[in-house]
Amino acid sequence: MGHTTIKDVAQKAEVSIATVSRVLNELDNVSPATRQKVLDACDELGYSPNMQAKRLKLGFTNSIAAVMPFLTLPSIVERLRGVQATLAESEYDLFPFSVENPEERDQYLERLANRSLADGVLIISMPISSEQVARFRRIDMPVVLIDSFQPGCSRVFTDDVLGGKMATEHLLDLGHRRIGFLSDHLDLPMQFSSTRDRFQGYRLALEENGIPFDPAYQKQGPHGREAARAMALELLTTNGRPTAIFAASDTQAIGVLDAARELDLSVPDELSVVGYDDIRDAEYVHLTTIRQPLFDTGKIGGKILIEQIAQGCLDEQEALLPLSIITRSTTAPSLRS
Amino acid sequence: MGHTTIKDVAQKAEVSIATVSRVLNELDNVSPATRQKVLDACDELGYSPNMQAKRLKLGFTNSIAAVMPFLTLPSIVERLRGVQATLAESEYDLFPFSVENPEERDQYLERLANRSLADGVLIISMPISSEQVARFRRIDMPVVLIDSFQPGCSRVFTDDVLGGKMATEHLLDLGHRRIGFLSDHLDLPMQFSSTRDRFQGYRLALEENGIPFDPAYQKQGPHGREAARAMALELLTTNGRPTAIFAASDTQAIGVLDAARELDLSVPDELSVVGYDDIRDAEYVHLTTIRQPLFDTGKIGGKILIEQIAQGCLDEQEALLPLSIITRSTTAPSLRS
DNA sequence: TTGAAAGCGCTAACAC
DNA sequence: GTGTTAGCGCTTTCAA
Repeated sequence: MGHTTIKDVAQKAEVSIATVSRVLNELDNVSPATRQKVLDACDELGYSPNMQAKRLKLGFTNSIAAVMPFLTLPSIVERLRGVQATLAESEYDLFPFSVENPEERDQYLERLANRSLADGVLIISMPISSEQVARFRRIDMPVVLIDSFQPGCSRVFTDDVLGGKMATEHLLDLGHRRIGFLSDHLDLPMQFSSTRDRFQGYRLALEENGIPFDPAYQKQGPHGREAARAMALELLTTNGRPTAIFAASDTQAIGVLDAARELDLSVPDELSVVGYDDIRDAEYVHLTTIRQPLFDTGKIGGKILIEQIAQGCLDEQEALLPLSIITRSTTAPSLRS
Repeated sequence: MGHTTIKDVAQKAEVSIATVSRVLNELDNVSPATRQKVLDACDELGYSPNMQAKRLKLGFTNSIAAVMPFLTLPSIVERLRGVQATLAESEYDLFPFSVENPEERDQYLERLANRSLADGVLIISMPISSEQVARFRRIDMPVVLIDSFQPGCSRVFTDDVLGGKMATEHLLDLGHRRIGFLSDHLDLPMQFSSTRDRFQGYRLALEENGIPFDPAYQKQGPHGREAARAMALELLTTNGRPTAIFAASDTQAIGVLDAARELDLSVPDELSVVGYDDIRDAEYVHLTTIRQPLFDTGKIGGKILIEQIAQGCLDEQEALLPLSIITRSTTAPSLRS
């Protein structure tokens, strides 16, 4: 029997398929009576148009793809929400592709370089090679990078080095001198370069204040609250333990708070903690943190992409979004005499 | 300039489009020499086939859609991984749709009831109405439910009432009599009926052991670790506080552990805690919990769906998956004298 | 205001 | 082993 087609509707409504198409696409050169007949027929038959045919004819898909790592990370989810906020106001559908390893990423990116699958693609918090970019350019497919970088691509980003500096300087200003840095792995294949950048900001701030970097105060490990807790436990049970810890993400900072509680270290009196991102839970636990406009990166990234699709012009756009420090109650002046 | 088409490739390779199609679809009635010519031409032109056209012609999409709530929940992610594991071995693409409210859900379900968008659909941990099922049936589109129920649909599920009973009985066996129950809201529109079922299992176990249900020992609230922590704090600071708490999810159980630590209540000596799901973090924090085969539900659900698509037959299948209790170190005998 | 018909890029008979 | 061609369901000129 196959699916109901525009032909069936036309037959039932006793009009031509062209007329049905007009009604469905809300063109106004159709008489009210005819329109009603068509609408009724659609209803009765439970008709819904074949999108493949429509897209084949039209030459575009009205959809955009978003490739990102680990859809479970709160920061990624928040960016995606921003994208959706933009797309909700447009006619575009969003197809998210969550990848868990570099092979998967490369595979998706290769397949997505196909005009019949999406009108444009968003890359979120993921490195992408120049060859991969080239493949998209070759078929005139717009790509915008969110929290990532590759020459020749539009992008929306924040200055992670600056963010790392801001966090560290906040602690320095409070008189802290033994400041720990805790993060996920600094050199993994799917690595967000942002973690490295934040670390660099941390080191820059120390340097500018004449404090030598002490590797004993730095820990890296798997991402996640529990892993961070374990690392913080180590960091805090050594001699000359840090009086403050800057964690490269809020999730990890919350793990640090767990560890402090476990060690009966009062925060912020005996330990100051600053996070990064300002995810929802940060407010909940009163975490001092660097706020980056996660939602807005998605929103603006989506907007730029849609513009580029509409205009068919691929000139590079860059949007640098501002950072701010949110001072809550996990940081206080150092108590050293 | 438009996209490169099969025609361009044919021209370049000096063969007919049929031959190109044969090469691309790996049919073997093509001479090696011709095949190579075609492959070269594809390469040079950077050709990739128009999927819309292919699908229009073929009449199916080779893709399946999965609709689920909040892609951030660890349990949902784990189920989805199972689905992906099945699909990875097939030719099907997976398109996840994460919905955040009932309106979004209804909207997606309505749009997805269209054979040109997917060959089948998976509904994960989400209630679906009989009208919605009817719409899919009407167009012969297979639907399989994972952790959900609606007459006339295939599904893979576990017995949540039993799970709730198992958890509670474990605590009863340890001698606990004041047992708290903590969960997300029991009657929300997007409600997983599973939470209600677990609650029912809890009540059944109490009843069968002659213990009256005391509403003071039950708390419900928003989902999430922090919210659970807050609820547990309330539960544990009243007179005659429970000696054990059964949390309807591991995430919430971990929130209970947070609260216990905060109150300096030793677990399991002064408080026993049991969770539900056995997500990864459960092992990390040594949580006693009801393990449900999250990954397998996805895997099997995907398999059933693919079968139904292949056979074109929609006879209802049901797969009831087993539960087990994983005893770790958050539960111990009650200390009451 | 409506209908006839061309054609989007592809696959699969069917011919040779 | 290879080419010709009909047609998937739709939109959109062009004519009426």
